[in-house]
Amino acid sequence: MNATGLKCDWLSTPIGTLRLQFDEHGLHSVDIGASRPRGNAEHTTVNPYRSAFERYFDGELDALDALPVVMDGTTFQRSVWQALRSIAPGSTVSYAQLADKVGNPRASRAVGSANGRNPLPIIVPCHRVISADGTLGGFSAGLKAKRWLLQHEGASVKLKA
Amino acid sequence: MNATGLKCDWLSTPIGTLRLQFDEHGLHSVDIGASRPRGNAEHTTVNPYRSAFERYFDGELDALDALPVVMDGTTFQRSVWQALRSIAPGSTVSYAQLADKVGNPRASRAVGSANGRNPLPIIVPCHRVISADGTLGGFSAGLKAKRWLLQHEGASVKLKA
DNA sequence: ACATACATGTCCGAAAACGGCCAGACGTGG
DNA sequence: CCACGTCTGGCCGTTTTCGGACATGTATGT
Repeated sequence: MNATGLKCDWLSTPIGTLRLQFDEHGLHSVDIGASRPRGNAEHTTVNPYRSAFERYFDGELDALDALPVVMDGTTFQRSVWQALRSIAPGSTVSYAQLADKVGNPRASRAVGSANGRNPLPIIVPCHRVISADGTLGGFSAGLKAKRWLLQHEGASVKLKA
Repeated sequence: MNATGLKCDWLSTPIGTLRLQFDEHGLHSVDIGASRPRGNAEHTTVNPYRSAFERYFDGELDALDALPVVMDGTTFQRSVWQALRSIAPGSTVSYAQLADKVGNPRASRAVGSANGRNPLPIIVPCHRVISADGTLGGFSAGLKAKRWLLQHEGASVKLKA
């Protein structure tokens, strides 16, 4: 428990330490590369989120699909994040295609912004969105992690850039 | 019929299989060494092009002269291809001579490029253009075919190279 | 309201790379 | 001296590549 009224848990993964924040309604945020507080080698609470992530990193790519989540954001952001969850592991779409999908064909750049604010990376798979020319685009937790995730899911990744 | 809106026909010759593409305006392309689609041993449509080629390979060297053709290319390319059709069977010119002919005396190298893009080989006789020193130069469908055509037309071919 | 910042995409012009070449300059071996 | 080969620099149209300018929709901050 902390000042935000949310419970926390931490988890080590191939792309860094993950911090999960949640309450009784669902998962609120996933932070990649967060630092675990000293003297917290063990997880503090029992919860379905940690194990789901463990299974995902173990190769069960759809283990995160059914988790209850709480998406706090503007209307546009929620529509983007919503649309993101319908992209299957192993496939990718461009920012423009995603803009189409939410009915705002020219908002590709805005989609990028919304992606950057995604509070639930991996669960809301913003890493499956890449540039129209096949390059990676961006990722809040660093491109190295984005590349790792895509390869973990079996997507073909352009070499250069 | 296919996606391009052009009709096709195929033809076996001493230099490989030829694919002809044409529409009501005339012949658009001749591809040497193209592969015939399976189960297409017989020609599918009646047309003047196939028979003209048969006569050419049979020894009637001017059988292709009167065929209607459609030449799609840049201004320069069309002027080169046009000039090519006035070279008689059995004779050869150099790339430089052809450059002269289109009024661009130093464009011999560009003439080579234009030759390489010729969509109607044999009909537009780019094979009658050879290097200034008598060597063969190049040919999109391979030098072997170029040599064969020249000999078939009774031109003297330098041995080496 | 307005200005600004973005995990973009498209277009357009300039610059460089690329050929189915050629003539002239050298070097070599007869 | 001649008859080769090889190398070099220049030639020209086309294609490809690259970089900058611009349009674009949200969100955030004043």
